[in-house]
Amino acid sequence: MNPFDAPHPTNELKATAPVCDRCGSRVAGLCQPLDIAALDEISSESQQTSMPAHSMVFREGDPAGKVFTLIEGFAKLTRLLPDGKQQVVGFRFAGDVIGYTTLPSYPFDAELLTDSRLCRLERGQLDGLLRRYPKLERRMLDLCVQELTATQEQLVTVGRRSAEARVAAFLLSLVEASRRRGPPRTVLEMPMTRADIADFLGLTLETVSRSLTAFRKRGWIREPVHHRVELINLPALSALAEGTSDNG
Amino acid sequence: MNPFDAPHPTNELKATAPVCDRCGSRVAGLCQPLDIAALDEISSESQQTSMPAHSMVFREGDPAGKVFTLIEGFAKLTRLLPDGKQQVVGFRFAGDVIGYTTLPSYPFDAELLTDSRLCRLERGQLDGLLRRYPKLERRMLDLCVQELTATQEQLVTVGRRSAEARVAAFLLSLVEASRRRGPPRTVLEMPMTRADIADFLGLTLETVSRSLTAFRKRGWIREPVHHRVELINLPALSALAEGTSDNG
DNA sequence: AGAATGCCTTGAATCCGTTCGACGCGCCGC
DNA sequence: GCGGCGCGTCGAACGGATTCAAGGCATTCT
Repeated sequence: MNPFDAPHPTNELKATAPVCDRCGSRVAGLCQPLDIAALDEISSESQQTSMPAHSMVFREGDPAGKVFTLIEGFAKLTRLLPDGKQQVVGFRFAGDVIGYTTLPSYPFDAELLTDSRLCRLERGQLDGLLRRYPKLERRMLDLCVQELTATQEQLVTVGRRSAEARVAAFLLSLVEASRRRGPPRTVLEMPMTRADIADFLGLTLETVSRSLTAFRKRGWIREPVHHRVELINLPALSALAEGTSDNG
Repeated sequence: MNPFDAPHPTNELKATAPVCDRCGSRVAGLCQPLDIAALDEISSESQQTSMPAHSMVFREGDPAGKVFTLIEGFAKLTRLLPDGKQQVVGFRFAGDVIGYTTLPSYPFDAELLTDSRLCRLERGQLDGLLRRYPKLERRMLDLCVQELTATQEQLVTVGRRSAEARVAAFLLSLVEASRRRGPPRTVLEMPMTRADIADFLGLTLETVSRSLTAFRKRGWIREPVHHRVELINLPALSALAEGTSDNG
């Protein structure tokens, strides 16, 4: 039914919603509280698609008719200002829901940063599922509250912290996001460009670049390869992000 | 049962949830989709209280055991940084819900800006109501999505707009909030201090003061009395907030 | 009434982040 | 191999917002 659910020739689990078996959404996302029966139903109503980097999942103002879960990959959510500047309102990682809103149209663009796999569901179908599985609606609300709290946190970062403190906070949020998805790692995927990070933090890309260079020179981080960071001195980054200038 | 529901000696409606009859929550808030029976139940489980200006409804970190609806008055929600600076993450107006979260503790302070009246409900009671009235849970989700969208909007304002554009956007958001509560007015309540506004917009109180003075000198606004603004030239304010520097 | 306090306004100097310009590097297509 | 392009880095100059400081105006307290 779909090209992704059987990478191993000997997949013995295909009787129980095989599509969902290794989806991040079961760990941290929408589908976490569902039993096998519900997963079966969801997987039969949803469609998996795969899209290349830089493609738009949807645009601000499009009728909000579909809901997505990011199975694999990275995405950014952006709002455009009339003068052309953009604000990144959030990044999304494997397992995260993208595009759920009660509004008639999406309030932001969603663009993939990497080649990705998505689980797509019609809004009407999701609403039906929400009605049939109260746990799902509750989960939806939980995720919304989580996201709201994260956005308020971001508001604090953008509103009150210095440039370097913002970049440090961003790196720490990457750690947090990675922890949500699996065991803690010191080397993290960071597929966003300096410009993306700048648009997230309310800075220019030059300032982001300078901050990261400064961290590198202080030995706090390393960038072994493009789009990957190693956080060496987490306490220092935390202290900087918190505004606690006295080093510990 | 409570001192507020019968200001007129001749109240003939007291048989049908009299407490809720004139509450803003029925117009724009949580209780909007409820019928008389549900309102009766809610009003019997909730308690009305009245609190003076500058009192704290709850503090960041307090166990999130209660949910409030602001019946009358104004409140600000703030997060504190380790270095003492504060970020106002939002203002709340009559009819708005305050303090609903699925987290174990409140993620921000809630402080009243004016003498206010509040409707208080135990979190457990609300959860019970949510189970009995699916419409209510749906409404909760709607409100959360609305708030998330507003917070993202605020992120754009703080992240990408100039000081004067932020202040203009703030004034326009006051108009929006007042429109939610009733017929459009040109003279608006603005009970927050310059410092509050600054902490909301990621500016200093001096910059806010200078911006408002500039607007006044251009004839765009008037401040007939303390804590009240009249918006005279809405198009100019909108243009400035949008970053459209070419005046129309 | 007079003093004290909180909030707002205004000015001058400073500073942090931006702007503008240039260059290096890796990747891709030709 | 070469040129073009996207992305990242770096330096110098600029500018908008902050910081620091002073003073005004209400309201409250004594």
